[in-house]
Amino acid sequence: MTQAPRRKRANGVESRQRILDATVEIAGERGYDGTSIAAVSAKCGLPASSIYWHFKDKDDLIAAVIERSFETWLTAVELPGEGAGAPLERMTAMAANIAKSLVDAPDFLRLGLMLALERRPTEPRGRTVFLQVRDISRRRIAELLQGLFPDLDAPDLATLTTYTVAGADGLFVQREVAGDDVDLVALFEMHARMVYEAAARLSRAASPAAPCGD
Amino acid sequence: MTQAPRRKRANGVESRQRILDATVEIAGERGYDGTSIAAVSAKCGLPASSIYWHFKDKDDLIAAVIERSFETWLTAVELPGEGAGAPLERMTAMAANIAKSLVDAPDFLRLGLMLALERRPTEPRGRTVFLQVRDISRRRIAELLQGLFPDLDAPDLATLTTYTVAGADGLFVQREVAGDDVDLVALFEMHARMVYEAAARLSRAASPAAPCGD
Amino acid sequence: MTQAPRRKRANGVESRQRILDATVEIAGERGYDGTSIAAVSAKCGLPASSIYWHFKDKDDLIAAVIERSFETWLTAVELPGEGAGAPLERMTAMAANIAKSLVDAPDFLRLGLMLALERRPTEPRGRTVFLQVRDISRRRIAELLQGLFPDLDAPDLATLTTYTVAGADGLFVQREVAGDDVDLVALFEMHARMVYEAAARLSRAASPAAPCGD
Amino acid sequence: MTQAPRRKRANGVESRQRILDATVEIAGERGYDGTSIAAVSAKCGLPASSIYWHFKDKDDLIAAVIERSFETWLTAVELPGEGAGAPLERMTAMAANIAKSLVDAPDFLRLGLMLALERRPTEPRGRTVFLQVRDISRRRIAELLQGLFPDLDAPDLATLTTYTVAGADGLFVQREVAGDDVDLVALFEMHARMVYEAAARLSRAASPAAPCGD
DNA sequence: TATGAATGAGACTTCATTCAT
DNA sequence: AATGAATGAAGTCTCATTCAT
Repeated sequence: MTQAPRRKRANGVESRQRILDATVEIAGERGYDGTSIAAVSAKCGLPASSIYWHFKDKDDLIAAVIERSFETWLTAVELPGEGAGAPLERMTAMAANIAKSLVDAPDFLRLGLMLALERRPTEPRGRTVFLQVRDISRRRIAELLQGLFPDLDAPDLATLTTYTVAGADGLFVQREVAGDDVDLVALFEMHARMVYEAAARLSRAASPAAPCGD
Repeated sequence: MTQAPRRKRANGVESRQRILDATVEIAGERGYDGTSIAAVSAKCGLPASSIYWHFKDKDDLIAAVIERSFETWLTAVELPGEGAGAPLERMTAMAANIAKSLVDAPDFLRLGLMLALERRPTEPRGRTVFLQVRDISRRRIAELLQGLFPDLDAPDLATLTTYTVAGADGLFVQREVAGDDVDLVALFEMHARMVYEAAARLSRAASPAAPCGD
Repeated sequence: MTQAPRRKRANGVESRQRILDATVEIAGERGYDGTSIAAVSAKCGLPASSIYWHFKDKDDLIAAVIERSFETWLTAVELPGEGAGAPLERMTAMAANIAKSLVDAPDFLRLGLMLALERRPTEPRGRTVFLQVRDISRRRIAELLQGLFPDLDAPDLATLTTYTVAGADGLFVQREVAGDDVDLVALFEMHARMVYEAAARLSRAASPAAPCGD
Repeated sequence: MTQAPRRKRANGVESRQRILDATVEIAGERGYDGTSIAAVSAKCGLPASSIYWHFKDKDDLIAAVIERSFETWLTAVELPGEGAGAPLERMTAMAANIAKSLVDAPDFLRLGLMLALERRPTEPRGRTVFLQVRDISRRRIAELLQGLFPDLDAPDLATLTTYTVAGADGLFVQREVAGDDVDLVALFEMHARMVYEAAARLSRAASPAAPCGD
């Protein structure tokens, strides 16, 4: 603090961040194979060999990117208090929140989906990591649904969770393809409502009584 | 067996097919950058230089793959008579049909989605082609919905179509990730039902009357 | 004549010309290695394999180009009666004539010089041919000089001939490099005058007498 | 012998030189297209990929060769004091000097002329560089002539300079083609004399007086 | 007389990675 | 904590040429 550190003095943490920043951007745009160490090096300004000082290999780098992106994304999503309001309102609010975070930082999910779709003989660790963190999200959604609709039986809950996640993924793709024409927030809210109705219906079926209307 | 083909009898059409066959498989598993001409050459048995006789370059090859795959997929999907039955039944039947075709030949959509997600400076022609043929599908879905629910206004129709396509994409991804655990046919049918109900609801809102129940 | 030959009916002679035309142009611009059979094929519209029907191989093709170009160039140059007028006028007239032909069809000499400058282990036949036809020109110049200055002794004649040819080559290069700014005709005329004066001087030295001035 | 260098001690500067050395030799013999990176790699002992560490691409490599060769050549030519002696003697001395340097290191001019003669759609940077450095030489000749013949008017000076350079190029080509039979030094001296006489004549014409004789 | 298709060699270039400093 | 230099493998694509029709 007293000695105003000579900028550019070797700073491991900052270099690591710069590398990761460059990598999300490139990998988020071009996928695993499309991401070359040389391109990352060019974008972050550090020589390729420095990247290997921070990361074991390309696989490791991509995996680290997925990890860090997920954490960033998670904190962006979880800020708002989850507990308040009526069920439907809570669900649409959360959906809107997630939609916003995806619009702001689409690289994470874009890269993740690209990795997820690939089917190569030796699976990149980044893919594994993505599928793991994605499973965390999935579990959280399942818990939420179960909290709101305690009567749902296990298979229905699983199906509904799958459907929820699928809708999110699909709508995200839609926006990536069609661009800003697509109002992701509105679509996510609609998706939340549809899931809500389906859950209510299934719930009703499981525990009888309750007339029409919602 | 009778004809013992004098090895290497030039046959352009068949070679072209063999190249395309090899390419769908590889590109469907590894995406654009992951598809090396050498790998295609190894899989189809023709030397790399022969591939360049049939296709201008890699871009051209991938684009051709998308084109042919779409046509194949389309004929596989469209066979069943579209006209019969009650609206809901027709929709679920179609959904099931599409789901089946995707389970049988997932390469087309997998590759297409990978291409669609990429955002590289110079867009591969394959991506453009995929987005075009995808738009054809989209229009067909819109027409179907409009046929079944003539009261839907334009914005609702557009939103619903987007939602329908998104659900299909998302569920497909889900299955790609989770494997055979996911019953794609059942999920597509469920999706069809949910879209149906939403369409009915929106339709009812547009032209009043009609009580609860379906 | 009666039967207006269906254009495009297989015509060996014409095809050969088309191939040669395409080749002069390309080889004149890019040299031996820079001339690919594919490029020639593209420019003349015939498939590569057809080129091999007319010419044994690339070497043969280039050599044929040199041969034909030289003949064309020679007839263009030799038309005017060589015999008329005073010595100096005859020389400048010829020089101007040659300059004009080089401006009109520079491909021959450009390609020839490129070939001549190369020094590859296995010399292209085109180079040999060029050096041969070039020697014909050289001999003709020597004869001309000897005709005009019979007193020149053999070594002087050789040197003067070399100098004459060198000047022509060099001025041609100059024009190729600087473009139309260079008035090749004027420079060739000047070159002719300088050679003339030098020849006169050397001639005078060999056989004494003859006052100052020309 | 004492230091037995632990093979493969990274040394950028020396490697760069080795690559350039190999390239002049090959490119000077076979031109731009005839120079393959593989051949350079074989001649200099470094793998092809290492060449790309030092040079962006083939174009860059050839351009660097031209630059370095010109500098080398320039220092070889300029050593002798330019100022001494009578005009004609100074000119012939310089000419002889240049001739000697060209006999010793013909690669530079040979490659340069090959590049200069080519006319490809996208001009190699090496060609541009050659034409630039060549223009420096041209200017120097013009200055020399003007210094010796201050009465020459601008157009005459330009023409004479062009003629001087052209003669040098042409004689060089002559020697390249005919081999050691051609005494380049003698021819260059003769060229210098002829240019001198022409300059004197033109100079005399510009500022009258002075009888016949030389 | 011509050509569609094929082919191995080799072109240029980029890749991921390592190593000595 | 970092980097200049090197490297073998692999990338895309073009080469000259052949062959069956």
